[in-house]
Amino acid sequence: MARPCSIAEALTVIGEKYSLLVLREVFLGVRRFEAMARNIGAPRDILAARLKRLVEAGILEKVPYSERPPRYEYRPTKAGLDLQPVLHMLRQWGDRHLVDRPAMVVEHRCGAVLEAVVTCAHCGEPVEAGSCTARVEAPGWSLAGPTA
Amino acid sequence: MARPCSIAEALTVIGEKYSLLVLREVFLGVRRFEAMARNIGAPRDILAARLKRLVEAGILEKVPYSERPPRYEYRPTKAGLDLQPVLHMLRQWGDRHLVDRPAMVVEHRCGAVLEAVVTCAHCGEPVEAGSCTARVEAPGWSLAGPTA
DNA sequence: TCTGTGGGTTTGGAAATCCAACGTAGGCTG
DNA sequence: CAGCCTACGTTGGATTTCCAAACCCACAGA
Repeated sequence: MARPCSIAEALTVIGEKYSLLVLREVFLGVRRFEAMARNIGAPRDILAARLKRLVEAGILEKVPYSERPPRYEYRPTKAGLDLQPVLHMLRQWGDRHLVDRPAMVVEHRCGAVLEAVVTCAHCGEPVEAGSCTARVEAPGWSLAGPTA
Repeated sequence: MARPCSIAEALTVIGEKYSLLVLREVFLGVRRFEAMARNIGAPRDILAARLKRLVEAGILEKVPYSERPPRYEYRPTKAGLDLQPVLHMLRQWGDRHLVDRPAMVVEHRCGAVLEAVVTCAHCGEPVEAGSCTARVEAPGWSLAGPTA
């Protein structure tokens, strides 16, 4: 990892194939192995490996729902729930740029179809391209705007 | 792809190893092959493949900056810029849950260190865990809240 | 006893990734 | 002009990851 960066760190945990789809299923309420395997279409060994990794990383936790035979379901931890915004933005990007008609509609509790916008918690304004500056230790990378 | 879903679609385009790090570099203003290879630490052949894919997908575009020898830089298109929110949320998640001290600080133009929040464009409220409902064609998956 | 379900692990082959070395095309230094 | 450097890839071969199918175990119901 050349540039030290928490995006790179994050991707070592959730960047492997299917990891984010596991999270998608968990957020949709699907928390058991068989159902995930079906809905994701992932090979079972890979799914097992991803679940193990996500549990180790503290993103999911294994909660027993049957004693005998021992059966577990996977629930998001606080850290896991904090990944929902990432999936929201990713889904929205896919809806806008990749598919004709979204296969899934997300509705906010206000009643509207969710149009998610990233805003700055400090000033409340939308975070647009070119409105941020990154300091990498030493100064002065500006995050790309349209023609930068 | 079992469940039709634009998250899955999106991941076929930007889900491969290094793709999002390429985007990170592009947003930081690094747009040439050599510099990307250094900063990302990716094998050169893989980097070439990722750039090709991102250009084909309309996320980056190749712009010549030298005639002879022919040299190109990679710039984000509109679709590419629309991925910035995903990276913002991902970086922030990594900062919060993975690293001790962020290696990079992003400042919003309002002057504050960026604390990004996903909000609903319709009502302006933050989109919290459990505040959305997903309809998948047929009704009724509720997106996970803490104990759901 | 036989069949079915849930939750995996094992196995052998296909595909993707990694790394170092090479090629090419021009520029810079002396 | 020789010799070295930068930029941008491509190639070959070793390694890792992925995948589908089969297998395994524990139980439940008929």
